[in-house]
Amino acid sequence: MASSIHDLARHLNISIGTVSRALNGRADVNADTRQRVLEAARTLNYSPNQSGRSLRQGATHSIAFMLQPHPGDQQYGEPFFIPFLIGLQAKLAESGLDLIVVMGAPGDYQQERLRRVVETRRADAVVLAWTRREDERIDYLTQAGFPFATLGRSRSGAKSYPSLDLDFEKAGADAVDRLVARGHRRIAAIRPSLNLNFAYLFLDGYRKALRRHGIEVDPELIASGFINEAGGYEVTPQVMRSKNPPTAIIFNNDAMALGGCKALAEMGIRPGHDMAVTVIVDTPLCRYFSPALTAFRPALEPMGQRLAEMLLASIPAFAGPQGPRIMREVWPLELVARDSD
Amino acid sequence: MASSIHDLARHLNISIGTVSRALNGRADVNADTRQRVLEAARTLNYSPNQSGRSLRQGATHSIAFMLQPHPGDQQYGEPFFIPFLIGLQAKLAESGLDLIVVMGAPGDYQQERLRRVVETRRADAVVLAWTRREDERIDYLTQAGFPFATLGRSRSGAKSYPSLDLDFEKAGADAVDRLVARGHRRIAAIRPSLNLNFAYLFLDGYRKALRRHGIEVDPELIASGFINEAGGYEVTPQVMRSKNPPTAIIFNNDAMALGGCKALAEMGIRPGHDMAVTVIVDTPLCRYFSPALTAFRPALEPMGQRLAEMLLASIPAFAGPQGPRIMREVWPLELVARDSD
DNA sequence: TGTGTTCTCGTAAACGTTTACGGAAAAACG
DNA sequence: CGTTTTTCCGTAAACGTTTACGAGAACACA
Repeated sequence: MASSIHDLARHLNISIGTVSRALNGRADVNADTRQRVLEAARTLNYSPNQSGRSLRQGATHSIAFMLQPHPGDQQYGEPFFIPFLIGLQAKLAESGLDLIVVMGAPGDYQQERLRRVVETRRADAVVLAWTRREDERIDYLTQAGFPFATLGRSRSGAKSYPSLDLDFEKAGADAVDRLVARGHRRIAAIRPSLNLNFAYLFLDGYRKALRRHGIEVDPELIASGFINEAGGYEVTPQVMRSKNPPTAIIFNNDAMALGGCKALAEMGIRPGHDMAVTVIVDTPLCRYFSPALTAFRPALEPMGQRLAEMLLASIPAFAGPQGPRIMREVWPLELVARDSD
Repeated sequence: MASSIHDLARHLNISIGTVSRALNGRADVNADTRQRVLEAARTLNYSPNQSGRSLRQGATHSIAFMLQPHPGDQQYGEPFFIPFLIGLQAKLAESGLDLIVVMGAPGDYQQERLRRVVETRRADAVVLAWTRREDERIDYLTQAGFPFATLGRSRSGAKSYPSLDLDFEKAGADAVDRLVARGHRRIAAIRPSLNLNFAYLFLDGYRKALRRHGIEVDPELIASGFINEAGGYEVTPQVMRSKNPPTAIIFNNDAMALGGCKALAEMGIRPGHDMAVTVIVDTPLCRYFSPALTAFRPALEPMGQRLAEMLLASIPAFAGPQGPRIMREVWPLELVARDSD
């Protein structure tokens, strides 16, 4: 079963060096010999031992994706990431790279797991999921000189790594614009309390758009809570208790929106009738909830593919002859109008 | 940054053999020497190179999970798998094992990807997601003598591998029992058309329960379609066109149920009022759909943990002294009564 | 003191690759 | 035919570990 390069060499009565060169398509090997090697490789069912190549080449041919379940996600996790993973993995596979998924326990910041991956040289590069505003993982990786790319922007690190993000700022502004156009002036914003960077971007867009419409930003209409259903459920009543309650709420997360709608229902408030509800990142839950939630949708699978491309292009060992190039892209979110606003 | 075992040896002026033995907790090394080695390892920031150990030990310390997106899942994938993955990964990490996620393109049977993993010895074992009734992946792995475990049963292979499955048979029967108790006699079953094993189990349970209640199994009330929303949407009208239409439908898949409900809605039929709807595998979508769908819920994260345990116990190299033991477990699905029946 | 045992450690081989180097044979050239 | 170039291949080292083997030193025991 396990036939090595030595078996091939013995079988063909040539040296292992020649076999290796033939297999790797080097120029200095006779066309006829190469043919025989390739044939023998097929009949002997040879395929190179990854550990061997990795050791010799100093490259593992695999990329680690750090997936961090948020606390409270134990039940069903982030459906969000699956299509992203699919895109990421597909592109990596084209270059013969495997994808290692590393998760921290929900709630920890997975710094330890990250160190382990880097220090044991378990992967050639790392992909970080949602970045935080100040992200120690980014600091660590840049300081360690380890190649990585991020889904999301951050303040940390020099801007010397590829990153792909969604335009939360514009989505926040678009959401406000749409609500204002529909006659709303009291618009609340509910976002996660962790220092996830996208929450800041969203809030910036929200604030700027309000000001642009000459609407004063009311701190009582801005609340933050745990990034799950319970968080939305807990925090939504806060903005409703404002002296001058909102007629519209923008949720920065689907799970929080679902919790928020539950709280609203208990107050006898119906989204789509008594309250306009908008969600910034669309998931299938928004679509199937009743009323179906108006939301902004990302193109997750293409994003995964794109980030893989960007990562590979930034690593000299993988990039073409043009060498490393650092890219940063921000992708739009597309409005999907439904029944909740 | 990259300090090797040689660096430690040079620094301490001892041989690399001793360093390795000290690090690995072998008995034949002086307690004092071991202390000094461990200390040096800490100060020099040493951690073992995985490729090196893998090559020498013939073990990669990683497990491959074959995730197969169903066709049509491009949009949001299987939220199902995330909690399972979380459990699996957590347990594997306890043993220092990494998790490699391998996906095929949606639709292909990923036989090629599997071969590649096995032949390049990229992982020490494989975990297969939903098994098919006759599963060539299982045949291949048993024939190759490669360790693996499955989520789901199958007819293929000797029963010499650990497997964990849900009791779809009982869930199907329970669903029928419940509907009969509520006065239904015309109960339809809609399941995926691929030869996924759970679909057969479900149907068996469904049939047996009907007979137990003295209800004839009507082939017109059984339909199968693509395992996604479109499939449910397409196939549900078929059973409704029966000469004697059903008053209840059991869906074997959440996405198909959602599509089915859409079709029902277009016919003016309201789940929970004019039609009882039950779903066999619960997901968050069932909970948030309107009306909330009565469904049978799996304990995904514990299942992931358990399958990891079973897999490790079956591999001599990882198992304790008791050696390999093959386990097969079937876990119950828990009824979550909601508003759709 | 002599013999046997136990501790502790160094030596060196091995895992499966890739690749720098050099050399023999063949080809090209005058 | 002699010289230079090209083509092709073998040799051996290297990547970072682990581990079988053996040897020296210390110790125990008579």
